[in-house]
Amino acid sequence: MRHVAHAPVSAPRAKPLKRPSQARARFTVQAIYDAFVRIWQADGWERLTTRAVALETGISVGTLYEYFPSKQALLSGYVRHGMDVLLAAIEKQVVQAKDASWQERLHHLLRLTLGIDAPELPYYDARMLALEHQIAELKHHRRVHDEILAAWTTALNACADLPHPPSARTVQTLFHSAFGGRRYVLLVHADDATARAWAVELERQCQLVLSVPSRP
Amino acid sequence: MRHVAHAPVSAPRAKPLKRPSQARARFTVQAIYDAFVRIWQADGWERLTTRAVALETGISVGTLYEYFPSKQALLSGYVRHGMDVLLAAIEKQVVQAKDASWQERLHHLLRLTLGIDAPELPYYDARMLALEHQIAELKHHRRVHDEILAAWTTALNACADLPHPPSARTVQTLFHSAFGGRRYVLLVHADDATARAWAVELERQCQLVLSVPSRP
Amino acid sequence: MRHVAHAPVSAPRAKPLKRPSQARARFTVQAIYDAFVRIWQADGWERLTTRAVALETGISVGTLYEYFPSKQALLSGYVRHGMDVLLAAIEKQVVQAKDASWQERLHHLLRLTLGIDAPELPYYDARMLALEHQIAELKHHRRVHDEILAAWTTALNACADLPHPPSARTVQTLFHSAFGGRRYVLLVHADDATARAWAVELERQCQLVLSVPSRP
Amino acid sequence: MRHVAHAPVSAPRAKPLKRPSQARARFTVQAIYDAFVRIWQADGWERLTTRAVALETGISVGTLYEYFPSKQALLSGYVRHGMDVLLAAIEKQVVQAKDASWQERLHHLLRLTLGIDAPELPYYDARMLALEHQIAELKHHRRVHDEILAAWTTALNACADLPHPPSARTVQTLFHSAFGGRRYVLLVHADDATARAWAVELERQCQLVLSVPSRP
DNA sequence: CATGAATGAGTATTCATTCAT
DNA sequence: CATGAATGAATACTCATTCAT
Repeated sequence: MRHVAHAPVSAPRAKPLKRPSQARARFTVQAIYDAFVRIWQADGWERLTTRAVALETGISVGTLYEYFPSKQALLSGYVRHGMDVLLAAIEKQVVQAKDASWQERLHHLLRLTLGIDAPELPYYDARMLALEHQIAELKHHRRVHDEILAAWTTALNACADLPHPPSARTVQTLFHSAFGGRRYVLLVHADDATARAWAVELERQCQLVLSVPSRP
Repeated sequence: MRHVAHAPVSAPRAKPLKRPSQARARFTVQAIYDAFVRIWQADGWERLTTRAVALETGISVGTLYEYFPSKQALLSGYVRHGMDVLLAAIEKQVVQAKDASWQERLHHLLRLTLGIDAPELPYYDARMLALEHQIAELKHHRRVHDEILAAWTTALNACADLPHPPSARTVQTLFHSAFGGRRYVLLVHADDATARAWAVELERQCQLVLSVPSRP
Repeated sequence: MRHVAHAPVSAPRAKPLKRPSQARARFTVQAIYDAFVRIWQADGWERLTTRAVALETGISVGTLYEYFPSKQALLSGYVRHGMDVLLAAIEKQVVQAKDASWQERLHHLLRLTLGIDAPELPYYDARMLALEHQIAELKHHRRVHDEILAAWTTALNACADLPHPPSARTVQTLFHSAFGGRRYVLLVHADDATARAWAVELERQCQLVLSVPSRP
Repeated sequence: MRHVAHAPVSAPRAKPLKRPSQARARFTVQAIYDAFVRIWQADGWERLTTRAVALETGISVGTLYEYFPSKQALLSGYVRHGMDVLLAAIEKQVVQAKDASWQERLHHLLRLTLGIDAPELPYYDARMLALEHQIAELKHHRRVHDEILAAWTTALNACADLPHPPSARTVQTLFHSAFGGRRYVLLVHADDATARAWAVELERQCQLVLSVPSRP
């Protein structure tokens, strides 16, 4: 570990992040996220400094701070962004899927949540894990968790052919196993093969759990 | 500006270290771990600097570096330590348990792995998650993972009354769900109640999976 | 513990830096070199820390690192600077000297190279010796050496009235004697008198060597 | 440049270095010097710490400090040692040389002083240069200088066949050119070839200077 | 007497953040 | 409004030196 720079402890500035109301602003935010990812993939977490992101985006630090009032905000914003992409994908590919059996819906739900073979989730890889742990605010994690759990619940409720509607706790636990397990798998294994084999087995176990009644 | 040794000015030196070399080293390392945890719990990750740990331990930075050649080594050492405690507990309470049904063994395996209601695992809490992400060396994660997985396998193999011996993949996936899920639960929920409810449901699902044959 | 920028607490800021980017940079670098020398002369090598230089310059460490990415770069930069001054002086006072006899040119060449009675070489004194030994990169030494040697060769080649044109090796050896000898003299003797007497004798010897043919 | 450790500024301890009156002590000092050189050659200047020297010698730091009250004393002692070897070699091979012409004596004087092709001077290489600059005390340099200069004077005075006895200043200047030039050559060029070619030319120039009368 | 554990001041370097231009 | 130069607190790590055993 090199010299880890000063991480400011007390809140730096309260100014709310600029609403991307105009098209240009939205465009810039997207460009920032893209630069963010590029640096991340290329140089790893350590080089992901505000200055580097601004430079890579082609704007100045000052401008970056116009959009994100702090580095934390940038991190949160990026995670939010990744989550929004995930939520949209679940809504479209699982909830909206007509004539899909519950097994098929489950399959896609897992595929998306685990980010395996899901090229429509470009930012959603192993590194997200480390990123989230840099976010200090607990509320952020809660919010993200609640939203994805809600998406899972909606998705599984959309399965009319499910023999036994799962309890909220059952869904939550399956989700934790999938989401948390994925994080752990990605931390430990860099290779895709293991991750895929794990996903297959996880799907089997989920099917099994969903095919019996939940505990009352 | 002369080097005045052995004359700490501000350090409280609450625990004078034992002299003899072998026992002393162990004692000091333990003291460092304790200080480590204390700062961690009290001030969070950001304040966990080498200087702070040394000060809290009651030794100087130089001495800390005698035991841990780098901050990374301190982190790895701490994780290792926590894992060793966990492994020992599994061996003793699960593997060595005479006349235990497989359900009972599973129960204790989960209880220990999840660190829920297991006061014998003092260092093993939610924060371990963030800590591990600070460890750069991938090998470290692999090693830890492999050892705990091996312990799980051993523990489940010790269940003579299990109707269908689980495949390696099944065990691994259950383990990932438990270990990773727990991490995620702890990240998201600070309260014990939710964690316990989740643990109960997880145990039910594990029982279910283990009571049917693994996929060939 | 918030980052309060632009609010130096203790730094005197005696010389507010000019704004416009190009001129300012040059100005600041010069200010850094001046501070560098001041500390060097006053406190010696040991106190020549990056922080001290920045403080003395009236800028912050961070700013110093904007101009010099490492301490090594600062050292090299300073040596380079001193050498540039020397090279310019040789070019102007020796090479460009119209109607000068070779003895006169040699005299000024030595005077400048030895830095004796040459107030136009403000940074060029005994301490340069110690400084150069702190520079790790060998290439740096080679480059500096080659440039000054080239200046010597040019200067001596400009002597149309030299009875026997000296061989490259002869010039090189004379240069080494002068440059290296001066360094050694300065290391050993702090007083100017000895240094001057040595310079006079060295000049006599150089004249002698140049007045006979070089070995083929 | 890495973290350069704290170099104590004020004198650490005045205790004079233990006189190697007993055979064992002398032996230990020699062992320390040997270890010193070994580390120096193998790891370079940066790893030449008191701890490393003690370890390599096979003694403890405490014991090292019994023989050398400070690191400075160790450095000075080592340089002294190298110089003593040089002085002894000059005395034996130049001053005591019967029936040697002044050219032969000069040749060996330079050979030894420059440490070129002189395997009897094991410690006397390019690195000595950097070492000497670490010695803060000016008196040390003066003493060393005066002793070697005296040896040169004695050696040249022993040349009965010298056509013109050189003045003290001439000898001193030749010595400075040789000694200082060697230092500079070794700093700039790592290869032996250049150093040898330089030595040949230097010898020619010295012969030339010695073959004419010194300035009155 | 020899040991080597302990000391802690001191160093180079980073980077989130600000605000004058 | 965008810029990017300037800030400076904070951090990991070293190593000469001491002295209790």
